[in-house]
Amino acid sequence: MCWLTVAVPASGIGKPGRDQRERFPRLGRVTPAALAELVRATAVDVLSTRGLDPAALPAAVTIERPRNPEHGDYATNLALQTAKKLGVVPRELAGWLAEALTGTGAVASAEVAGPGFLNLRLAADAQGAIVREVLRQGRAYGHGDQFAKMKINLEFVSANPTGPIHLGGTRWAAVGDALGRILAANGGDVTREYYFNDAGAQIDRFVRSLIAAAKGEPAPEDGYAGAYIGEIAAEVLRREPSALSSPDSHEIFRRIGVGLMFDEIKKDLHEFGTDFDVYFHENSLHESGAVAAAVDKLKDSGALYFDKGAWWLRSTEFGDDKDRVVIKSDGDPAYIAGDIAYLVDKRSRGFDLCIYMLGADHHGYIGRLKAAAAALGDDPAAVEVLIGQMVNLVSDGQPVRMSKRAGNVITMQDLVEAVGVDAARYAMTRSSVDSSLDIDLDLLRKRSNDNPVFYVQYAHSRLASLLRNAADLGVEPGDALELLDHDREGDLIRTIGEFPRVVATAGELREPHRVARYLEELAGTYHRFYEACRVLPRGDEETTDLHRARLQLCAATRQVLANGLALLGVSAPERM
RNA sequence: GCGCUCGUAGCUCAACGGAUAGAGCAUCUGACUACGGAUCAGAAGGUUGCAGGUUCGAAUCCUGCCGAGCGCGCCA
Repeated sequence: MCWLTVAVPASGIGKPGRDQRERFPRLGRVTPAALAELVRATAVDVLSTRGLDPAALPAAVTIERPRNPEHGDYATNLALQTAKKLGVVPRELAGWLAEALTGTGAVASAEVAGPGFLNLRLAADAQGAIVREVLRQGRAYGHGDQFAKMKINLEFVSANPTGPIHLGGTRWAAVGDALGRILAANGGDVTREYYFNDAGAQIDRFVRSLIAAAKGEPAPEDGYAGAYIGEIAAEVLRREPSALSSPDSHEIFRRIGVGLMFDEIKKDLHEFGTDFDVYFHENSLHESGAVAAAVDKLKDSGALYFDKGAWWLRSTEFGDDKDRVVIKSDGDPAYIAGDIAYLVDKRSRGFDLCIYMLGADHHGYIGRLKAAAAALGDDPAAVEVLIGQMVNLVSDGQPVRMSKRAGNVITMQDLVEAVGVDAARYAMTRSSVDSSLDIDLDLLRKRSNDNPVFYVQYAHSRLASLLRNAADLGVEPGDALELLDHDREGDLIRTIGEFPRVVATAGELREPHRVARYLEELAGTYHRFYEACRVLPRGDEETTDLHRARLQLCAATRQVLANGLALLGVSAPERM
């Protein structure tokens, strides 16, 4: 099902009617957005003429691509949405609109259907404009400006530096990176950020685990036991042979060991195609005094109170379900203290919107972070927390329990080795983060064709091949797009026409999976077109304008597939 | 007990409140001496967990129940 919604600013409505032929000439741009504008302008005109209030119209006119081809090229439910407010019968209102729209601009026919849907059909020549638009804009096709001038901080992964990135972190690496690309494509000034929790007790556990491994002892009770611990411990000893005997033993292992772990994580992420603009170290907030400063500010404002030896944040006053300890009774800052200072830091760097992508096991943070923002006198709306559900490892249909301590964790590296970066990223980004995700490594390893990424990539490489063949034959793309009146051609044109709205919606709802699903649909639409419509002249057949027009459509399709895959950080291969 | 998320085809998952709930995989039947068969056409497969409610219209929104995952620390 395809759809799009276009909001038309009130100032842009103007006086419709008479001017429509000039504003939407027969060969004008009949992109879906333009069509929505036309419908809205026409509706305003119709209502005014009949003495009805145009204010009853929704701010956004929805134009859908009906699933059923009998329902036209496009359809709108405008009459259904508006009729009640106006006190008229939906079908009657739809009839007025149909009458006004028919023959206007590029609308070849408009008919009322069902309870009051308006089904529209466009002239083939008008739709060709979409193809030209794609080729004109090239790599920028699909980009929008809804986040223009907005500085967005996107924090994701932020896995503890006590071990390699596991499956859960891999999901955020893929989804977060794709979201970053999508927000940027919508005009956002995006900074990707990774927060290293390198302060506190867990680092101590990590370091003690390293030291135990270096001594050949078993991991501490509360430590980490993966093979990587032994490897890092060995590397520390190689760089600093006296590490174990030194009085600064713990500090040496911490400094070198944590550094090695950071490097490993960054390397894995880089190879996964996810690079961050900022790797932020929690430790720096403590060392710089930022934490102390933030706490003082909260004390001054009365947002903190002292009880039972600790300092508490009145977070319940800001919607949290309980107050939180910020400074523990032993004088050490609690974890949230770092978060508060970090938020202050982000905002001081000028970010209008701070997005946090967190796993479901951290969903309790939403209230805390928002409360922290409010307590700081900041706008909680500047803090947006996206919660993603967990990734489960499945084997033979049975869930496998992963435990970092036991060391049987499946890492990002394991997944990439099994299926490759493209398949791994795609598997992670094609489903909504609201659903938990099951990964069956054996299944992926055995039949990697299960992954629809190959379906999409195949469509792209098939197109690339076609374009190569065309070049060899000396066939040039041509502009006689009005010749593209085959059903499969129309389907393909309309599908590539939807791409900008898909990108906009994916950004608006922070849902990268919409791009992936769209690409699967586009690939399928292309394959069906290809099956039905011969593109290149065969044998010694003469090259016609139809061949050239189809080639142009193919070039546009390839562009859209490439643009979409780029938003997901998945390669668009020329050959497979 | 409270909170968040989910429950859709055999499996993995889609579906801004719209028309006959869709893909892929798996199963079955077909299609090139032609542009890449990693493709296409077709079949089969559903009480969208259950029960109410709102609406012209509900997988979607509301209420209750059932089931699953995850939270509910002066851990990080």
